[in-house]
Amino acid sequence: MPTIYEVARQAGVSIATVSRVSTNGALVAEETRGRVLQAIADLGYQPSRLGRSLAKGTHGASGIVFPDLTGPYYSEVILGYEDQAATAGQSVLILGTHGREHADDLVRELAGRVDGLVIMGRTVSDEVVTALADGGLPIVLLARPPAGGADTARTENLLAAATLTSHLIGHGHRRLAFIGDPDSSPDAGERWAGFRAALLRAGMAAAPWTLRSSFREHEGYAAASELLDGATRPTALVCANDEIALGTYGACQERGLRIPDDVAVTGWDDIAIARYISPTLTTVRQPLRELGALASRLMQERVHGGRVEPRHEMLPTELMIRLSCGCESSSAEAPDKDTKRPDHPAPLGASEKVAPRSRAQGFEV
Amino acid sequence: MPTIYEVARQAGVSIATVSRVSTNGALVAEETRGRVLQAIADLGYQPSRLGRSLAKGTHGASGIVFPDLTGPYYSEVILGYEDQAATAGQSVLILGTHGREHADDLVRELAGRVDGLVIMGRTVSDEVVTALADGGLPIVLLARPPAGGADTARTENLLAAATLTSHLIGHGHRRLAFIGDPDSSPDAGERWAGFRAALLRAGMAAAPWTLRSSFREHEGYAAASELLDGATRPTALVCANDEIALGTYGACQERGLRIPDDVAVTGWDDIAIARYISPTLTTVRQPLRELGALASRLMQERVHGGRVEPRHEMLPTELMIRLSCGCESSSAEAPDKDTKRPDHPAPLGASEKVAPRSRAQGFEV
DNA sequence: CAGGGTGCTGTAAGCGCTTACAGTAGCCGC
DNA sequence: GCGGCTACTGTAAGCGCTTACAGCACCCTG
Repeated sequence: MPTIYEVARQAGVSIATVSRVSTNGALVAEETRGRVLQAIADLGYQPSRLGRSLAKGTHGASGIVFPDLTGPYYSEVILGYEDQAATAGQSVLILGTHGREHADDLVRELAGRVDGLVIMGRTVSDEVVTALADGGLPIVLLARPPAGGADTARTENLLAAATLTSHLIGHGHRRLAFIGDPDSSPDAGERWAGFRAALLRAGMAAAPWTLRSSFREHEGYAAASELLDGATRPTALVCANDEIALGTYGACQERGLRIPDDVAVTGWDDIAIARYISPTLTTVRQPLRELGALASRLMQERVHGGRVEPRHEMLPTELMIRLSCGCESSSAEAPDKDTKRPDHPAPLGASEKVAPRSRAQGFEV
Repeated sequence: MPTIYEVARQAGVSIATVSRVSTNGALVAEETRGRVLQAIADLGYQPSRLGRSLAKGTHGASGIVFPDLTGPYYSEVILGYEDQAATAGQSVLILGTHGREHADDLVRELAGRVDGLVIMGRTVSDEVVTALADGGLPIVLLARPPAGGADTARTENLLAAATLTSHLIGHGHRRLAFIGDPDSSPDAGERWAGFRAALLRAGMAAAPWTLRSSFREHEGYAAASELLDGATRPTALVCANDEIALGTYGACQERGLRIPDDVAVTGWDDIAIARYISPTLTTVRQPLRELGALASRLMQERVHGGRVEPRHEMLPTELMIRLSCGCESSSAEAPDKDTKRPDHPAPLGASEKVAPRSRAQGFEV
């Protein structure tokens, strides 16, 4: 790799002039510029990021931290983020914590390589987040409550959950169960809160039929099994995400229970499988790529726009009404025509946008 | 962010000593070391990667280039890569080319930030690959034929495709069609070659019933539609990947054709949906995480091991025999118990490992 | 007691760039 | 003919670190 010195020698100028040319910056005589450009081309010179970054004190890169890349959730968000960042000329570093114990150290190390950090969920301790933010590093938190003056970006949960639950009540269900762990994440907590709010509004109690479950399929299966074998079987299962819902499908199948006739099921996330499984799964779609892109824009605002005061953004979600809730939509699921985003096809069947921050329906939480 | 100078002042030593302590390197008196450590802790000093990298001439990071993160394929490989790299203390930069025209420039830019590059598929021109490799940058190619002295890592296609095709012939099929574009990628080309080899071996011709299709569902749908409406309908569709197979499901459903009774279908990749769709999809699983991890190991060998001569690795694939090929396995798909890798459950139903480089079955290509 | 280790620490030269500042030349107006 | 522009280019000081080399005690050996 040739350095700026070789180019300077080759073109018969000083390194300052080469720098000026290669950064398209200050004024350089047309003739000199030509000579330098020629030398750069001849030598195949490419400025070293390291030298440049060191001199300018900026990395031109940001990092994104996620617990695991499993499932469409994280990869979609990362894709949206990467795309937006690349468009803005920024590089992206990724770090999966994978439940490692020294995740905080890895994040701190990563922090030294970037101009800003996006952190998804509860992968990093509040302590580290606050410390980094205090150190002046721009931070965007995804699906996580505000901390240390960082920006946050999330999707609407509460109202969507309430609307979904009301929808089930509208189908005549009176014994509804929630499967998920409200404490595991803010998202799950808000879905649970929305679920409860809808029940309370309809004069019902939720607790007796609610069971904890992680976001994993097999835990959803276990929870559903317990519920379905109980004395008073719930007739509708509101699951904290699609994978849990998938688990309940298995549990229902084992017991010869038909969905949605014997028990209605709903999920959350609208993973690809939701459209293919039988019956198709009523769920809530989150705009994951948009969430990633939003995070990138928030980051840019801080890194290049100089914004300091934190922003907290919320993106709307969308109810995807399919068959598992009891709706009778015989519309066959057509193959996906959207070549650019196979995981985000146009809504099939009925769908309902749920805007954030709207309390129009009067749910109290 | 405090620098090494502040720490040195605080501890009353020179920056060289601080450096020695913070790199755990050379000999430093126990007492001095303690004082420096204390100063580091007091100031919350974290060595600048930039300075360190500039001085050492190494980045401590590698990059991975992919066309798009859509679908489980790329995200799984990236996850495997990231995990392995993080374990080795390396950072990972990602770059999606998204069909951008100036992808080559982005890659060149990325190349300036890393010690090595992993490139998936045909995202980057051979020209750039060769140029970078010639420049001394370690490169690992994934699912792509060798170029410019770079390492390659891929999964077994040919034999698996031949075995799969033979399996269908064993079910009595005589009119088999291949849906996919052999020219779009080496993977697809090899699957096509294996398909043809199996047919030739059984004394059949393939061409009449073969139709081109990208890896997208809607193109698979279109191709299948055309085939199924043709004069001589094929009875078995060998699809280049699962998404194409999903498209054929839609086409069959529209025409009232039952799978596998009227037409058998197979896919490739074993995406999550394959186990949930009805009938469950017979397909071929690629060890995607392992592929990513392998790429990382190859990279390490070059970056730290100093290896120079290229290596070309191939990972075995696994036939996942389910119902869509005509097998009668009534084993219900149990929910996934593997909490760590939901997308890589233990094989369900029959499965057959296909080892690379084995020509034991005598397929000639 | 001189000479030569040994053990530790400091000095300073980079690594490749950006950029403030200082020149230098040519040109204008008076 | 000279001061003062303007337009350009060079000098050099960093950015934060690593590391070869030098220096300095101190101790040991002969």
